[in-house]
Amino acid sequence: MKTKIARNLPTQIVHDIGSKIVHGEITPGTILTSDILEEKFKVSRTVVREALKVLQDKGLTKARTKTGTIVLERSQWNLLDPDVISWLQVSGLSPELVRDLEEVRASYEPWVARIAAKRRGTKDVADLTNALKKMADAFYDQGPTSPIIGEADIAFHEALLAATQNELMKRIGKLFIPLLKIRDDMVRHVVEDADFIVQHQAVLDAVIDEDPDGAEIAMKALLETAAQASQSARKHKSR
Amino acid sequence: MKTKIARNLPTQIVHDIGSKIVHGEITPGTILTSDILEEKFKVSRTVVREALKVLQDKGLTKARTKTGTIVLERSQWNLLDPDVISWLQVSGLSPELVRDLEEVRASYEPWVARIAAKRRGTKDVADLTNALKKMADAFYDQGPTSPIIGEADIAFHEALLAATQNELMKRIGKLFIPLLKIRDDMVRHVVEDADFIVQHQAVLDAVIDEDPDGAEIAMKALLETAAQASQSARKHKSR
DNA sequence: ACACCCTATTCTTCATACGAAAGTATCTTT
DNA sequence: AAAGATACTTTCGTATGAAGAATAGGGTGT
Repeated sequence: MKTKIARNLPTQIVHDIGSKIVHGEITPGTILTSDILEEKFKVSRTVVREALKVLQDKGLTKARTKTGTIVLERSQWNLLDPDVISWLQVSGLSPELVRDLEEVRASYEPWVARIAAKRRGTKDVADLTNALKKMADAFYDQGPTSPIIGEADIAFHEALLAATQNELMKRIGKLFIPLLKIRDDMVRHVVEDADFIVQHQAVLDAVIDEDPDGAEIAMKALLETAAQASQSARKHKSR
Repeated sequence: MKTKIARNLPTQIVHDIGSKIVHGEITPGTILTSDILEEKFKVSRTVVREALKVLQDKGLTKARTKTGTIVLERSQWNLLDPDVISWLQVSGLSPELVRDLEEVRASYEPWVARIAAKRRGTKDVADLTNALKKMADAFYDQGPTSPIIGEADIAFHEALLAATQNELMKRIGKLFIPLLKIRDDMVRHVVEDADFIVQHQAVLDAVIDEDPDGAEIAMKALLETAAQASQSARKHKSR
């Protein structure tokens, strides 16, 4: 697979600078002048300007005359922006943001499961089943530390979102993916039994049965287990 | 109040074109060439390009050589973008989007109330109280059709969001504002008693008491009443 | 010490030019 | 005449030089 030749310099630069800001490589307060960026990326003002314009729209930077464009505080960032979200990694997730995400997710995900159960099509069931199978196979073949489990977990949740047939719900649901990644990272070394798999199965069963109440309850249980695991992982780590 | 002299042509143009697209004045499939826009807005190519770049980032348009930049389908729009959301008005809300919004909101808002009750500060209580007072005054002085009620309703919900101290929750919550506007518009002619006020008061009381369960329940009740009212308003209208 | 003005710097906008990509029309071949 | 190759044309993409606007920071005068 070719890396898709970038026919769009500004987009490239947006990603380069944007991800560095979100990852913390470029800290808030840093000044980025057009001249320096032109030099650094070997492109024209036009390109740099367009890139900066987009970054401003995402709330990452702000241009001011005589000073340059300054990298803004995290609180100014547009957390709902798909790019910003995709750039968020373990390193980019502050404790506050993790708390915020978990807080929203605790109520959101069960509701997703409910709607999914109410409206899922046959393709959705197939996608969910595949994701879970992948997860289970990895777990039993390679053990609980397999990175495949995390991938499959994300695939499962995305399939669940798709099953809701609700465009808005899908987009909001995608906001939690970085959280899934970090959680997976922390939890992996704590989970020792197959609860994880069993509870996903329970959600899937309820969705297959078109049982909204069941799906909601199963998802709540799943989240609770995950929360406990990540909590104990945190203790483990901070000790 | 000065209208804040627009020192940013691209931003102006983004708003002009963007809102027209979202409102349906410019329909998907329409071709916008740079030349025509330069002509129309009397600005240089640079400015037009920067504006188009931002619009593309919001998923509203897509540039293609030899054709021009084409306005995309509604399904491509980034519904989480603050600008796109703010441009959504009654006219811009398709039935599907209303359904999607209502579906998410039904689970979201009670949770917001819960977190708000758990974490509200004194300023939040003051803001909420003010909003409710404004709402009640308008209701009793000017009757249930006063437009002030809608404004105060939005202020109330924003204050509730602020009380959660959760940046992400605030941003997601703002997505529902267009929904509040349209609902207010429909409901206003149906509500005849003070349920609306009383139920808001119930939410406020629970928040003041720092009673998460109570706040969640009160909000659920409020949403239910509103849903019924808007349903009967819809019947009323379609008849 | 304070207020005021000046200047240098950086963003903002304009005008122009050339290159790249992709439809469209024309031409060649069979 | 039909199919395919070629040349043309249009529009986006990028580069560059120049002028305008805003302002931080220094210089000047009282």
